[in-house]
Amino acid sequence: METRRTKRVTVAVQSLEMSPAEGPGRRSAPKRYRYSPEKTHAKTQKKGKTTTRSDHGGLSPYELERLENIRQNQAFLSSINLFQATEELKQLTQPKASQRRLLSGRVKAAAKEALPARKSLRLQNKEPNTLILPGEPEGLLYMQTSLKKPPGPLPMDPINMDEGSKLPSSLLELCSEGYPEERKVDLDLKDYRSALKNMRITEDTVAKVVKGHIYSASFHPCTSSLLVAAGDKLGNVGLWKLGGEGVDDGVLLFEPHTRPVSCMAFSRAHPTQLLSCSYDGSLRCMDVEKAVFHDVYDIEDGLRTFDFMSRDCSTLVVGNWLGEVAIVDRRTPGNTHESLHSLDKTLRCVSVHPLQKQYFAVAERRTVNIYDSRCLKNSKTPAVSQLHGHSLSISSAYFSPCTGNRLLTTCMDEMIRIYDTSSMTEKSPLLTSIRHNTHTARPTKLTKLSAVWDPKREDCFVVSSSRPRSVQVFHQSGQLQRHFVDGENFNTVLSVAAFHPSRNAFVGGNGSGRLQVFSD
DNA sequence: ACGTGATGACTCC
DNA sequence: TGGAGTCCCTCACG
Repeated sequence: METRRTKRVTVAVQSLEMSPAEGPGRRSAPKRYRYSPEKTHAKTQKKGKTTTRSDHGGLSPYELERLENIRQNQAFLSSINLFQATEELKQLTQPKASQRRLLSGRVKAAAKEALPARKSLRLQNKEPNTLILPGEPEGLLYMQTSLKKPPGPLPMDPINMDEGSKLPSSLLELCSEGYPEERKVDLDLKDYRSALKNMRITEDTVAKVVKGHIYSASFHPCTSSLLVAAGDKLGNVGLWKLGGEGVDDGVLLFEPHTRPVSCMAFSRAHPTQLLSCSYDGSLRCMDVEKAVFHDVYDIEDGLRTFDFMSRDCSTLVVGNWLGEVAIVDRRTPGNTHESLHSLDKTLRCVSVHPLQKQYFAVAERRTVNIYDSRCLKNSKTPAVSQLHGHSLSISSAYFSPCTGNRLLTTCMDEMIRIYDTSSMTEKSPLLTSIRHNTHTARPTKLTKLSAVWDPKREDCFVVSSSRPRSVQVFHQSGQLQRHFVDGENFNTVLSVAAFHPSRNAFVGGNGSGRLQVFSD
């Protein structure tokens, strides 16, 4: 918790150094450099680099002005006691330099283990605490208090409609349509290919659904219309009924989180519910029936991924930034039970076995570990099975949707792999490797690309690529089934992709809040 | 002015 | 060191 506080403060200090009027300045592109007296300070203060020339020993008018600017900046910063405040904070929160080196390896692990089990303040029925810097400007205070939505249920008020607007009644009707009782037998692969071939993207199947970059997207199981949800970088969740009318062509925009919505999924048992987790540390459940976002789980650190652990979707496994998984039981409303288990901090993705729900796979660093949730320990839980062969970090790992006999991974070593997890032996064998450019443009701006199964089948998956811009559907053998290429209505990188659970449709989300649906 | 969309930059080990 | 891992932050273009 201490480190987190430090981090927040550091961020605040950084932004203050750059503001108020100058802006951060350009970091490169000297050929476009123009001398502009108002905009010089930050530019020349960039760490370790300077544009100053000292060939002649004396100072040029430009350099003199720069020094004057630095002096003025420092005077401003001193006037608000910032230096003093940061020094005090450093002493409070950081170990001395001589101690810092010790906090590594075993010592660090021991220090971590010695910490009491973390539990959110909400679950402890305590008020959230906020750290306030002495003499802190209001803007910074706002930054800190706005980091999280208040605990408890949030009303489902669309922020793109007039205040007090009710949800359209058609939404509840549509959301009540659940998954089909019986799953159809898999189509013959040839028929599947021709179904894919009929899938098109048109002007009507593209819409801006959220404002920020899309981090997660999911199809609602209904079939009478297509309904898609998307979560963005700003913590907003958008619902889009294709062909919808009214404000924004059937888009409803909500604000259940304040930071990127890292993962979302409709409940299979209660299709009126959409669960979403966020880097802001909260996991909420949108309930269309009650028109609220329930507060399911909430910790200080960011939540990265989750999956349902029970058929009724009441138990979840949730992975956070610290590499912990929490088993969250929401059967008793308002009294969520959680248990935390430390795994590797590089934890990226969790996936529950579709049939044997006690098993879940975790992408950790360069290995996928499959654990038994009944045998979890606080740390160093032994894996039931391991998947080896990745040479860089793994960005996603998913059990095949029907039997769980296969596991699909996407790795930064530019390979997609399929493992055989049918026997769940100590080491699950690798079946197929497919070379694929899994790198996106700057991952700060776009999320990493991941291969995801088509939930209608046991053996096919979709993955998008940024260069060339395309979306591909593969069979687990590595055989390409469909290649959607850059063309009319589709010319962006779809960093997030998801198939419809029963219809021939899939959706891609791009870096500017736009959803693109391919359907027949 | 504003929406759009993308192959850095930084730190850590 | 330099490659791997990580995302707090942007900005040129039409």
